[in-house]
Amino acid sequence: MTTDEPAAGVSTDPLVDALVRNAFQVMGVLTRVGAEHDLSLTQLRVLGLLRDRRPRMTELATFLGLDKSTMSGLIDRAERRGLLARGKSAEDRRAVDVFLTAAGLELTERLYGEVRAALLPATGRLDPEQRHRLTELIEPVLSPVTGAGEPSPKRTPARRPELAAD
Amino acid sequence: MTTDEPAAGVSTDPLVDALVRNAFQVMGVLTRVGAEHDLSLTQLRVLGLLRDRRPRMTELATFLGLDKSTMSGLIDRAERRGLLARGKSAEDRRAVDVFLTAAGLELTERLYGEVRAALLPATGRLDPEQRHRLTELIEPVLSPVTGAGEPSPKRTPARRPELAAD
DNA sequence: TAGTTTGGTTGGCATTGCGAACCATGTCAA
DNA sequence: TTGACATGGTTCGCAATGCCAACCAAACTA
Repeated sequence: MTTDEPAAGVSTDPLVDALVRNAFQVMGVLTRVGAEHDLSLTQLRVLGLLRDRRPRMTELATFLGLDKSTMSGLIDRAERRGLLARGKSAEDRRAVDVFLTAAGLELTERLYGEVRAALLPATGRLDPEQRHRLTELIEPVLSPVTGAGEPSPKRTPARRPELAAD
Repeated sequence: MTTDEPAAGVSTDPLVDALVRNAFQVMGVLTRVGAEHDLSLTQLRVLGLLRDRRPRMTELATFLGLDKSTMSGLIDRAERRGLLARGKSAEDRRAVDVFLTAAGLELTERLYGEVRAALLPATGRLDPEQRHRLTELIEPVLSPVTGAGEPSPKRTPARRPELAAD
């Protein structure tokens, strides 16, 4: 232990620190919950996204910030486990869209519950009033980085807070 | 497609959703910033931890929730790049402790700045007053949740504003 | 002194993720 | 219509993550 203090000249933004720490904490929970079901963080995210969507491979990849080729492998493995399936798009015969199977949906719901439960010890430290205020304060921070409002005029009726967004 | 509507019976906790979305957002930023310097999320975290510590391999592994063997490889690669180094512990000749090199420290500071800058578009949506309240509201949520194990006796008096904490 | 625990490393394996190469389908223009 | 090019996905090869099991060395215990 070199020093104990917050590194002297180090620029330190309390909010940034809190956000980063919180992010790692949440990711830790997600990772653990996922691991209990043999699911990686990314798989978890994919499932969350598919909860109410039926996107194409490329949409998925873009949304997750991954390469198309990465998606192939990811979907391959999940499909092999029967959690989701590939379908042919009617509009574009090149396109492949992905959707949860019944088993996948069921698992996803269970996972969501587990995540909530796992976060409870943390979120439970706030009273309902505080929880509400925190939620509202975070809202504006959630950037629409992906901005592109899905040119697809088909599905996606209203955007919803998903287990995995942005 | 199974259903089209916002998944009827789906339990949806606004705060959990916000936290998870925010976590992914922050991780996205960290990943990107790290990638620009050929650093993985984990590497980034290691650097952040070493900013003001000189832990042993095992401490590091425990803190990050990784296996010792994973740490070996991680440190190997970072050491090969000259960002950190291994030292022999005086107390225990088996132990190996890790610390940043000058280059590593410099890079870490730069990274921190970049992360702050990258988050600015998001955090900047709040006015100083809101930023302050948000920081304070997150604070209580930050604590050993993952562990579920040891109830840290220390109420975390002076939290360490680290780039990576647990 | 033997037996066990603890600290790290190594090797093997699956997953993640990227880039490049490669088909198949779509689009646009001449 | 026919190219020429763009787009959607897959496959292959490669590096990094991360786990587990096996192993060595130093420390602790009886």
